Amino acid sequence: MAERYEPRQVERRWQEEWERSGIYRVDERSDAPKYYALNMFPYTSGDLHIGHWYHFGPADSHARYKRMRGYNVLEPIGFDAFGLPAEEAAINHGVHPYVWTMNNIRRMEEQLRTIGAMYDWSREIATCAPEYYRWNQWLFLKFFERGLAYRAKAPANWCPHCQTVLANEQVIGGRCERCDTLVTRRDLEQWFFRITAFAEQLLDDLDEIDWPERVKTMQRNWIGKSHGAEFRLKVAGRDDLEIPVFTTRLDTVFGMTYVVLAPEHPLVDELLAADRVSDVREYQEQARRATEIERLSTEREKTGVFLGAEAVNPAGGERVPIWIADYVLASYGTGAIMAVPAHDQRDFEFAQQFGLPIRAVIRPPDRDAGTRAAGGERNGTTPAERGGASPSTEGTVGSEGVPIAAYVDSGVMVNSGQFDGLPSDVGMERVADWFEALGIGERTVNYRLRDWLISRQRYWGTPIPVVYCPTCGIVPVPEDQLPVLLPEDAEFRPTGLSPLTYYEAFVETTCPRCGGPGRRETDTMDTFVDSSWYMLRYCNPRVDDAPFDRRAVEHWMPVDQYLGGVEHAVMHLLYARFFIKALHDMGLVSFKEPFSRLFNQGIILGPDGHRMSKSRGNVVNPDDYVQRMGADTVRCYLMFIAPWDSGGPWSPQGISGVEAFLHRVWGLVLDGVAGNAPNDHGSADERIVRLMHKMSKGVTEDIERFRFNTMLAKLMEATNSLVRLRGQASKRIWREASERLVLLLAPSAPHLTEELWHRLGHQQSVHLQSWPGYDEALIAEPMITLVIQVNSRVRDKLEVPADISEEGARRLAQESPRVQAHLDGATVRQVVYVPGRLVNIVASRA
RNA sequence: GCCGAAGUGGCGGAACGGCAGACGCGGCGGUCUCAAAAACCGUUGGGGGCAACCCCGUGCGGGUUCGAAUCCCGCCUUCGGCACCA
Repeated sequence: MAERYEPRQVERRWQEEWERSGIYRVDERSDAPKYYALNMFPYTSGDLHIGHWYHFGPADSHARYKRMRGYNVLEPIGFDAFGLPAEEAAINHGVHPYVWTMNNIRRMEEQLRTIGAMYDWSREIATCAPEYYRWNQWLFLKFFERGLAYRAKAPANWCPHCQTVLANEQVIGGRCERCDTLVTRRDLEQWFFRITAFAEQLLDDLDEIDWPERVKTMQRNWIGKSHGAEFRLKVAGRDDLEIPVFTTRLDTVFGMTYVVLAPEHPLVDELLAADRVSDVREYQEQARRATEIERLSTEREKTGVFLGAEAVNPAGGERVPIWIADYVLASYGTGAIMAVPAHDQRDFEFAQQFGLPIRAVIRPPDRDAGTRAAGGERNGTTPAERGGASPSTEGTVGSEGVPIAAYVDSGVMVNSGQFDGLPSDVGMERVADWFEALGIGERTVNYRLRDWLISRQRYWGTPIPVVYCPTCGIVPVPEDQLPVLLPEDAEFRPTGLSPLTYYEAFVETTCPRCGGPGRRETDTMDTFVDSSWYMLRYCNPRVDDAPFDRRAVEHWMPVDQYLGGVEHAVMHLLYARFFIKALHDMGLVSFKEPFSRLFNQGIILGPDGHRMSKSRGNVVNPDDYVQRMGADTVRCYLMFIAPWDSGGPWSPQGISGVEAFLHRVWGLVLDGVAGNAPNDHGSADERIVRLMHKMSKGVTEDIERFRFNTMLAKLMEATNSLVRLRGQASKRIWREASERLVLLLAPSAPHLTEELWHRLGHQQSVHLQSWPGYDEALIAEPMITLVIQVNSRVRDKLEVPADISEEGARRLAQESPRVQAHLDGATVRQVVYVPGRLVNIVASRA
């Protein structure tokens, strides 16, 4: 008997040995094809929790597999090191963010090493290092030069708790993504990145990348492209004014009965009638104060006020009142709409609320006329009938004959002058032609996507490299003066202004252009800027005259396999794509997409099936398990729980099965070698060879597709079979089988297999070996189980030669006594034969 | 409200339209032990039967098919995303 496997010593020893021999150091000069395996880098929270393990363990196994397949694999690691928690620690515990962050990094490095991953530590990065963030500043300047970074005053999402503005993407259902506080709005001068300039490309290029459909859909929805038209409304009695509006339903233009501007719309002041001033001002103030959640709630009754002016409908020449209402967003389209209450649910509700006229100009398509327009072209918002051809489109009318909903589907135009009788889709085009001919409007496209607000009123981030000069205005800091360093001894007070604001030595500077006194920008950048290009930095993190080494980047990029959680589906992944497109435009990179292939792991739940949280008390500490059972056991168990992309609950008992499995492999490989070989081992050898090739095939297919759970099941199954065949095989075959098992398990249990590999007598690391192939011909079983059914119910199973003929199979089936018993006088109507699988005899009485 | 994914033993989960429940946990019985743990062997969807065997069973209701967990239609539930984007 070999001694029991002691993971604690073995794992530590091999981790040190791998470090010493540098087998994971990556060299671009290799002849092997490159493979960039990237994991979303961790935030420096200070503790590597089980969720991190769930991400990094299986991800590393996949990278290791690729390496054994002959790829030159780059699997880097680093830290997303700027962000609010560091500052909170400063405010609450008086620890400087830098100290807090660096301590956390040190601790996490230690914990990460216990995973036993093949990270190339020589490429480690931390985004809070000046050597890193100076390049955020450099990139900002490049963006600024090209008009991709700009400063503007806009109503911004403000989190009262975090005391900072947030990007649109960071507001989830009207609440702060980080702390769940209700977000309010503030008008502030802020810096933006012009991501909208790439909306079309960001949308189109999704077709080029191998990402989960789910994520692509989320991005498509986020970008929210819609086709329509913009046209200008004349204001009655004001030849100097025009109101541009955007619509996707030009076919309903004859149904416009009023116009609505967003409360913040710049034309409000111009249009405001003297006797309406107080009402309108009050409403604007109220709208400004409303939280996002209040404003966005569709449940809420519509509010608004009349401006005291009228617009002219270019379609009918009719005068319609102009209102302001907060259901119209200043930031979408033109911030103003033509309201068609008969055919838009929101306008309908508003019209009901304020007694405005409702005029139907679209009739549901006539089912008999054969002009079935496609129903539900836009995302219908009506609670009434979906589908224009349904019999009860009159469902838009309540029992008393009072309309209860707008008819929002397409149909046939009515009450629309020369356009009467046209189906919606044709009508839209005709009206667009007409407006274009009149010169009052044109076809346009609008996006839901907003520009990326990157200013943050915080300390622990990258200073925005700009100086405000009383004479020169906004002056970018010249490249050769970068980095603009964060002062080390700032004060941390939660005031809503960046701590940098109070730091005179930082703020007061000279204008780089005129040399006069200037003031530095005190806002810092959103930390998503850091993670938008870190994959480029990894390619050569020591380069000090550019953000990235172009030659190294052209070698490694794009990332072949990106792994991480689905929570970054829109934010990080969209921003990173935007960065690459911007860099591509500048000629700095040759590719257009950063991540060729994406896969999202699921989340690991507590033993109670709920999300782990301190308040629930269901948090699993990986370090405890690593201490007791070893990293390999933890890694394998995490892979075994469930399909990787679905995640699932951690089971304290469940892990023992995996632990036992690894110990079984240990005993099998070490004791089995010495097993005696009796004279007649031919049939055992044959079975083992078949078993091994079958296992290789299954394991290869599974690991390729991240099906780690079934991969391990197959390894367990094969191990169990080998245990049963122990001592029956020839020495040569047994050794081959042992080695193959070790190799196939190597990516999943890197320490155990390394130890076994060496004990089997090898000098070189198991992780430098090739992935074992398999021979399809050797997998074929000589005998198969033929299932015999009568009327689709299994009645017998026969062991037959695999190459049995159809006639042979049919005959055997019919001859089976069990089958005979079930046929018993019935007439055979049909016999279905599935080669190598089953015979189904269909029979009936009379 | 809209879009998407998923519902399978006591539990986690397997199953190219062809033996439902692989693999593992847990349970039960046994070997070893003074005993326990560990390890090992057997068994384990439900019901009926002494047995050979038989019946039922993949959220619910229909359909297609010789055959459906798998495909189609309609519900229900859960989870994710979006939610006044004109």
